[in-house]
Amino acid sequence: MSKESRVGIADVAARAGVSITTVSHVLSGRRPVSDRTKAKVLQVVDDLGYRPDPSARGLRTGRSQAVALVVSDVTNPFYPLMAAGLQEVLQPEGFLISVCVAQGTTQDLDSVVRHLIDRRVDGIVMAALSAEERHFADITAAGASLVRLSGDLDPRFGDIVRADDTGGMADMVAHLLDRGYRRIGLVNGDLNTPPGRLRLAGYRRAFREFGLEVDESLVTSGPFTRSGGALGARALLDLDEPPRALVCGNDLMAVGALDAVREKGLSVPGDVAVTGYDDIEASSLLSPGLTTVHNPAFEIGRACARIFLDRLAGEASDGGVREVVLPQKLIIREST
Amino acid sequence: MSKESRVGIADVAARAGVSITTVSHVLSGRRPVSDRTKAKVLQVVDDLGYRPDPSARGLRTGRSQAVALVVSDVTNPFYPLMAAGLQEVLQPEGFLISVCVAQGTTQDLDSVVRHLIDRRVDGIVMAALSAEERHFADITAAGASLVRLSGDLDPRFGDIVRADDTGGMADMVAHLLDRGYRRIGLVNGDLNTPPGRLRLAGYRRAFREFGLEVDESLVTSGPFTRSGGALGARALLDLDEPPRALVCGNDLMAVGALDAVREKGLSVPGDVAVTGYDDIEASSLLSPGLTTVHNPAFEIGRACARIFLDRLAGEASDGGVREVVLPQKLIIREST
DNA sequence: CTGTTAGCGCTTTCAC
DNA sequence: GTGAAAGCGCTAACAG
Repeated sequence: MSKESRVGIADVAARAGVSITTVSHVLSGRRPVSDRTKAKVLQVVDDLGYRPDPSARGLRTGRSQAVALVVSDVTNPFYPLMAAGLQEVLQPEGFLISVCVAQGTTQDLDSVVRHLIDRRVDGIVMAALSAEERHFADITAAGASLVRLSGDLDPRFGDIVRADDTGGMADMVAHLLDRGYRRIGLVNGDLNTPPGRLRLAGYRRAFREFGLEVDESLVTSGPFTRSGGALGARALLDLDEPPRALVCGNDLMAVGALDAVREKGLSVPGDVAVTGYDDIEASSLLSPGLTTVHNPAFEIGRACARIFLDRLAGEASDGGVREVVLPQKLIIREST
Repeated sequence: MSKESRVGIADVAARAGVSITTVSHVLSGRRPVSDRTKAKVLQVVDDLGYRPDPSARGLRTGRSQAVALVVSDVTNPFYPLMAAGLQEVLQPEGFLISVCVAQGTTQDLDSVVRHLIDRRVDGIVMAALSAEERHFADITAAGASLVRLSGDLDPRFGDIVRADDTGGMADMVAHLLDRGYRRIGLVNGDLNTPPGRLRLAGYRRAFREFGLEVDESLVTSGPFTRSGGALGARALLDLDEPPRALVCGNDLMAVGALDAVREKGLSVPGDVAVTGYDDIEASSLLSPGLTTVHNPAFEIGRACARIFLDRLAGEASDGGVREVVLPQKLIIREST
């Protein structure tokens, strides 16, 4: 049923009439090989269906040809998409992509990170909220490449790939300003988080670019949850002169805002426009469909992958770290 | 910054004053070791923080201590949850869990499966829709354990872990019958798929258990999509004597059914009750919240994990294959 | 441009 | 109950 045993590099060498070394170098390209020999070897590799054993290679090189994506929130559909982006780029290069879940506590994350380091993964995308500096330091100290999805650039803590939250939110608010809205409330999430801060900055930026002042009484913030959104929205709708549009920190908050609007007997977008952020699946399933900003999860995954490839190629590269910022896309549906 | 080199089995052996062999056996338990020696070794292992190198072990044993979950639809939140279940059980045992995406074509799946086999993963949970018998056969032939999430039991194709779709749907319909509904329409998905068939069977079973006849004119089926649901719902609502409840094949179809009900100017659940299936995130975010059936994704993951553990322990176990069927849970919200 | 050879860190006969 | 030693399949000095 299966092949007799398994074809190894020695089989290829024998059949191609060259040494094992040569086969190895044809495959790795780490030293020049005559075109004729190279062609012959590749031919045999193909005929025999030879694929190098990752364990053996790993044992020799100390690398595993594997990268991991560490997440804390399994239910966030952002991550699977990102994993798909990683895989699209990395799998053809022979990498295995693992998605590791570190729910809740920092201890979980400790053990996940340790496990990954023990396995000598070549790269880690750290997307777990509970990640701390010591995790970053451990990872880079172990020689693995690290990519984070937010935070400040620090040479000890690897590269960063993130979406342009500020730009995305600015686009959203500009979209409303374009449509003539002026009293635009911000139902923002937690300002202690990077997204909270960056999205607020985008809100301000849009007004500035339109030469308008921000009415600070229309700016609220709270937890990034449905009830957080309802709370913020209620506060704004109860004002003497309520806003005509509610820009929310994320889609969940927008759902809460919709709840609040409905409570007041108002209609969307007739009486008040509502916008979300993230473009979770539900945002297209609600009625009215939620105008929101799409986070380019897939593209972020690909960008992370490319960073890994660069890092692994240019061994011991420059000490510098990079930040890649990807644009976000406005998705206009019926809620505005 | 990092430890000097890395602690290997030889370091442990030296410090414990025993041979490498003994350390290995203490760790694997594959041959008796005196309690005294064992304690000493374990002590040193702990002191030194020794963790065996997976590559070296893999090279020797031909196993990788890794299992993979292969999916085709990245956006389905079911899979990440399942992955979390797998990981909860397998990570403490030292396994790495990889989630592999095989979007679309069968060729993608071919290459993913080949990659996984090349890497000698110990087990694969095949959740990709495009999977065919040849993939199953390749996997088992390569010596990896296979778990599928649906289909018929076949000794060549590994074990099956699945949710009890029939029971779940029967519970759902019984819930409506309990509430006095009698004209209950079924807006089912594709009958060429296992879920389509099983859920239809559940619908019938509930009526049978209540001693009632199924009105075949109230049974429709179509694609498992929002528009499929709208189509089926419209057809039923246009009947001379329309049903008072619409039981849908999945949550997406239920969203379509809600669209259709709204079009007709009817209210939910006042005029007509609507139910979904799967409990996707959106079902709690809609208004009214969707009554649905929750698929125990996490538990399914754990069940798969346990199967792997069994298979890997009892080497060359009985030729028999197992089917594990897990109960589903009715989630009652506002739509009924 | 090509080949010989010494291990990478572990498991597992085989021997005591 | 314990050890010595032979590799697993590959890469990378080191030599031509």
